[in-house]
Amino acid sequence: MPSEVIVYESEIFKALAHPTRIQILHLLRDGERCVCEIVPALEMEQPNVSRHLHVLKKEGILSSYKEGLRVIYRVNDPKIFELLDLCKELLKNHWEKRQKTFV
Amino acid sequence: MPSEVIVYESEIFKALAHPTRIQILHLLRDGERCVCEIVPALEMEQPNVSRHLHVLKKEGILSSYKEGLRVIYRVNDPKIFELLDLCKELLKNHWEKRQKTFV
DNA sequence: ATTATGTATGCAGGATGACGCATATATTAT
DNA sequence: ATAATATATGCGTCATCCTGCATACATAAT
Repeated sequence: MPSEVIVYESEIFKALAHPTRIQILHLLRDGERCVCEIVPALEMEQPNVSRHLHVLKKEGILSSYKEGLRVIYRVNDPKIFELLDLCKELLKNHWEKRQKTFV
Repeated sequence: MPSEVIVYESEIFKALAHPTRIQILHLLRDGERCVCEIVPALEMEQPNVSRHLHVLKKEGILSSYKEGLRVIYRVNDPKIFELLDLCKELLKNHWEKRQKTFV
């Protein structure tokens, strides 16, 4: 029986466990964006994007507000970018080690 | 079409997206452990634990070696713990903000 | 060779996730 | 009220994940 915190952690990671959702976070890195900007940037169908946004919002990673017809999404805590960056560093280390091993 | 790095990142997150696997990482935090130590600590069936270990190993997060009958697993890069810690901080921030909002 | 021990894997079930398509909802403009 | 626009949701389908059970595999002991 894992502690509750561990379950919540796993849910955060689950929310990040899709390329499209990571792309969305990168798009929101320099500020909030409305769905109508996110959809064309991802070259993906609008309902699909809407669901991915919902997943991130449900986990408290994003929040949104309406402005006329548009819905604008933004990142709640910039620390999420540290998480993404750290993950990339991890991959870099791993990749460099592999290179050393196989070359 | 997400970049390859983003796909790899999402795969790391997917590997972390299960409470049991996070528990395993915590167990390995102060050093390597054999499966026969991990199984009772998790109170979970051995084949199931074995598969979760496999997921983490496949993503390059763990590696293993044999010692007689036993298989010993260890974390490849301690940076993975920074990732877990950062995630917990994120949760903490989020939770504190909720408290402020709802109280 | 046989037996015992530790670990991994095959298979089947149910659960969950992602996507495409159509459509509902909300807001604005006419 | 009607039409147009932006976003969200319902539904069906296919794929993937998680688990339990049985069993295979590897190593060591007798």
